[in-house]
Amino acid sequence: MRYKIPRGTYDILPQQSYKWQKLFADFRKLAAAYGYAEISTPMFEQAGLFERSSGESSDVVKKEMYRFTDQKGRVFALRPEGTAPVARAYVENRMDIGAAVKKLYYIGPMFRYDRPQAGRYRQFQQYGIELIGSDNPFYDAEVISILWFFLSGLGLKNLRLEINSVGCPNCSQAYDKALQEYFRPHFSDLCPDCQVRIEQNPRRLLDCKVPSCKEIASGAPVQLDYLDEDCRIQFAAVQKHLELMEIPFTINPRIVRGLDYYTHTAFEVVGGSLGAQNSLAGGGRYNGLLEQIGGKSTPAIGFAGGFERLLLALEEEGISLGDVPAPDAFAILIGEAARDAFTPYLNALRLKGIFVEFDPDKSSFKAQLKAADNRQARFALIFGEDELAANSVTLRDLQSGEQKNYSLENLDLLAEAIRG
RNA sequence: GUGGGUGUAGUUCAAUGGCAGAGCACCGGAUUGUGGUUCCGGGCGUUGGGGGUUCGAGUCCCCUCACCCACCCCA
Repeated sequence: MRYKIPRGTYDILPQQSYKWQKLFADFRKLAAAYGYAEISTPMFEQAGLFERSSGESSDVVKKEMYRFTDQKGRVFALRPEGTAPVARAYVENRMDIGAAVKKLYYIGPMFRYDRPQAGRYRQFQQYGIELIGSDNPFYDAEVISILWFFLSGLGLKNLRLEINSVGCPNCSQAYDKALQEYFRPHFSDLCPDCQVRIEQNPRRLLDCKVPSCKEIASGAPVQLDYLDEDCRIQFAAVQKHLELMEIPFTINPRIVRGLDYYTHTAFEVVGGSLGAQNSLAGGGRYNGLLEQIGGKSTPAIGFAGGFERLLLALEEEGISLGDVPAPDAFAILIGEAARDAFTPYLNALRLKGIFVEFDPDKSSFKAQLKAADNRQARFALIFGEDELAANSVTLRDLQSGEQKNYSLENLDLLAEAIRG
């Protein structure tokens, strides 16, 4: 019986892992510069947390959650998204005490039982930001800007930021009503899904891909026209701040985030040529969420992005994240006596932070030199009978072919030469 | 969950129902202390898995698994 990796998952092999490390590091660095600190929550939570926060009718809860029961019958779920756990941690750890605003970021795997496709996996890595404790539109723009600068900073050109406001519960109620009034006369022309949506979640009608529905929806009232005074002011302020930051955006009134907890600002960054799964990241304001899960009413905003799609987009645009690091030097040790004698120096160099490779499985000079070339080492460190007798080592530059002897008395000189 | 496509060596791909092959990569060697080029040598791989038809299946049929594309949805 050979075991196989679960569907929709993947191994990150050594040839790839440095790319992930690079992306993680870039994101952490940027987040830190904006004053955000990392938070890490469990990969599973009480299933109810997600059911309540995302909404019972959301696809995530209806069909995509990995639910399981533990030995005592408690019902848990592998986290399908990162915001609800962070909100839970905020409430549970009384993070509302002290500084008014908490700036948090996370990196970690999420899980959704969905049919895999390019850019869509059952376990996928997300990066995300959550800012809890303020509804100042300045922060909406700040959070969006972190996402924007992260992605554009990697060199991506083919990016589009789309923003919208879904308003507060007040204006979305008015809007839903307007939508229902608009669509009801067209009822018989709508697809079966939309006929249900019209009562349950009229805003989803705007998202329908069925051509006939699309055509009807094209004339539907626009949410932005139904914003109340406060929401309008808020949305205008977000735009102003984005303009001050010189971040290009377009207003897309059709952005309807999939999870129920969003209010006011909603946004999405889409990548150019990714095929159907082209959403690189999405987020928005969720002023109602914390209260919904048992905390005080607290405004918050955040986003989440997927690393897999980011990697796809980078590849698509031909952007390299660098190469697997090559050894600084490759030790070529000829004969057992030389090999034994050089072992302490091998360690000493490594402890100085120099990347020195050695292959004990190869014995002949030629094979070892070939290996050094193969690994693209900059230098070969040759140590055989002659060097053993002279208590020195031969440093060979593998590009120029130049060779020079270095005494083993003073390893610093050698180290310096290798470092260049 | 629905529809379609594809699965052969590490990889990219061949093989009218008739002996499973090639390029690249990889390993070894070309008188034993000088690599990259060149030359020589090295491949029985559960043809994704299981069943069926057939004298004979990588090839035809069924099931299954995985990936890809689209839908749904989203990261």
